[in-house]
Amino acid sequence: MDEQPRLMHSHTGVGMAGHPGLPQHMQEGTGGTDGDGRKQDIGDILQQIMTITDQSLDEAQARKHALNCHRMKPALFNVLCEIKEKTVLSIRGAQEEEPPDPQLMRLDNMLLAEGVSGPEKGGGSAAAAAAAAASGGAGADNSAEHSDYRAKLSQIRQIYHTELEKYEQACNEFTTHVMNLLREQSRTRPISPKEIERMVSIIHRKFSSIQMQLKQSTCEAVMILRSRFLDARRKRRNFNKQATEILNEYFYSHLSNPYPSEEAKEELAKKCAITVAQVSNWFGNKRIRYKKNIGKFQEEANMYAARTAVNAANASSHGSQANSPSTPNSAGSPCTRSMPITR
DNA sequence: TAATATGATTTATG
DNA sequence: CATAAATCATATTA
Repeated sequence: MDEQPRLMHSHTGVGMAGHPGLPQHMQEGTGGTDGDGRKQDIGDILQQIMTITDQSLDEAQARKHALNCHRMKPALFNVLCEIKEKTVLSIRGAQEEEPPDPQLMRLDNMLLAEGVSGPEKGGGSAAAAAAAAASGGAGADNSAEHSDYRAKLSQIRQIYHTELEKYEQACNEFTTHVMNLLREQSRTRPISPKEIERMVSIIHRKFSSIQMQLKQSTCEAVMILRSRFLDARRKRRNFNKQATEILNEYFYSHLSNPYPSEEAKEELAKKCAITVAQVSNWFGNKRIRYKKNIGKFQEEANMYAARTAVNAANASSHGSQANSPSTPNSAGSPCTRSMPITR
């Protein structure tokens, strides 16, 4: 930039022989060397660096080649390997042996059980079927709720699988890369196959820890989904009329002892298309609520009493006392079935 | 929309 | 563990 003027100056200065010295000095001291020279230096350095790099690379390559071709090389290499083998073994003794991580196993099991990591469609439907069974088999109306659950589950599964695949692929890529590198290096420095193996296992461990994180988060997601599903399941659905009638029938015809045996519960459950647990719930609720307010249930009690009475009369045209249900008005105390009631 | 009914869950008890 | 009792959360009704 400002070299040009100075050069011009210098030219003029040189040309003017009558004034030597000052301009000349200025030119050399400041102008020329300062600008031109520095640039030159940088250029030189750069050049040097470049050439050095090139040279060293070439040199290294050459040396490597020379080394590989050296007649002493195999022997030397063997010695190195031997030494290394010993040291490595001593090191190796300390660590090693990885037990299968129980945490990971747990995650795997859960994912498998949840149908996330299992077979594609089979797992999902199996899980759905299990869920349906768990929900009490209260009818076909809960399939709508399940579809939501299933959709989200399959979404999770898809994400999980793609991520897993991605990790797997990255792991394989990286492993092969490292192995190639090591194989290449093993020509100039002693690297035993065991070492490579160890390296690979280290890589795998690293990647599996990442996978574990994925599994963890997937499990979390499934748990959340599941809890929400359970919450949804908690949405109460009244039993159908028939079921309540059957239950009430039993209740009021056993009012003196409204505690169905396990067998009776099973039968009731079957008849009402609900679970035994639901039958238990129902009786638990019924008992406490009946006891709490007998008056409120009076009407109902009479109704069922009448009905069962009619049934009994119809069934057995026996002349003697039909076993009419116990009276509601004496619910707390144990009243015999033979106790006749009217109304 | 408040009140009530009702199935499920939680807590307490023997 | 079965049940009682209290409580929750929703469904149904008025």
